Amino acid sequence: MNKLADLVDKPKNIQEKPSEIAALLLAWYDQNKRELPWRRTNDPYAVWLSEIMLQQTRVDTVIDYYLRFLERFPDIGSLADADEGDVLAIWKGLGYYRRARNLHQAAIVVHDRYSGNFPRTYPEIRALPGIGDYTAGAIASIAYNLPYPAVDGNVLRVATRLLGLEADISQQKTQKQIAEMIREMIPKDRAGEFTQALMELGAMCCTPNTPGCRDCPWRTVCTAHRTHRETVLPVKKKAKKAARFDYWTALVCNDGDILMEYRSNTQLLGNMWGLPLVQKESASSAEELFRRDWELDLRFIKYLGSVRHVFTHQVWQMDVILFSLKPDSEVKSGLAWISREKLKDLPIPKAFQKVLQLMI
DNA sequence: CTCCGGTCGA
DNA sequence: TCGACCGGAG
Repeated sequence: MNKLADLVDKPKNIQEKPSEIAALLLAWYDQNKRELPWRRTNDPYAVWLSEIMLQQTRVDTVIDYYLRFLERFPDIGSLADADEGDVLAIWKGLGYYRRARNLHQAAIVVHDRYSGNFPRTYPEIRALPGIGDYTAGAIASIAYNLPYPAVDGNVLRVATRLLGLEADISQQKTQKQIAEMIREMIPKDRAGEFTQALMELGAMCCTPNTPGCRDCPWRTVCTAHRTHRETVLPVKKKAKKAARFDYWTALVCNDGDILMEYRSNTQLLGNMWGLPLVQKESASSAEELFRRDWELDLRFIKYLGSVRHVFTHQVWQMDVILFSLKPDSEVKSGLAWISREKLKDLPIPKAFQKVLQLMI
């Protein structure tokens, strides 16, 4: 380990020197790791419990639950014998209660199929309920020192920064790529500590918004740091939240005919039939908007209700009003009176079917 | 209020 | 591949 001093001022390429880069991390971990209850043991049951609780949940929150759980259910046998209600009672307040149900179910599987001994191979561990790729890798490496990667959100962030990887981390392809890269870095004799060190680095140093690069063991080898991209990595497809649209929707009836719109092919649901819509504006009434946009002189009869329709990329909130119109009014092109019988023969998308339902 | 995140099932 | 599950943080 005398070599560590040499490494500090020399940029290393990750592909060339994965073991030296791993060594830098482990040396940092030895000095800086937090003392956490689940780090005092390699007992697979305790490691498993901690990893399940740590899914989607902060360390500070988990500590008390973890200790209480182990006190109440000190081993797999006691958990397998418990009533689900008692397991859920201990879990109360921690959230994601399916984790507790799966934990209980898995304990029963371990009890029945493995005579109460937690399985020792990755495929067997991975097959237990509630255990996905990440948790299986974490348990295999931490409890048994097996060289499997455990890639969670922390590790995705640390890895993309180290490599300067611009790929979208929400894609499975990217996650597999990173898992393979991590797998190659795992020191055979310290797999479990390497797993924990990576996550500790992500939690304590390589944080999302203001990473503490000055204190980072990888500051000399990190591509993102060298190129000042710490805060733009990782790249994640922005969960393009659907745009919201609030509409007034006119149901205008005349002798059993309904005023419909044939939608232009340039808009959403084009070349199909719908109802006249106007986008709400707080300064104007529905009547004013329909006069302005559709040249309709409508008279309010009744509010019929609200229809919500979700597309992949937009959400429509349609407040539906029943209107009357002077019997022999002209309607501009694009609008047409459609008899109720003909409605069922026309292409009318679901969003407007829901509106028409309000009339029945 | 919005955003975040492992696993699972649709 | 995407939403539901939940509570905490911003």
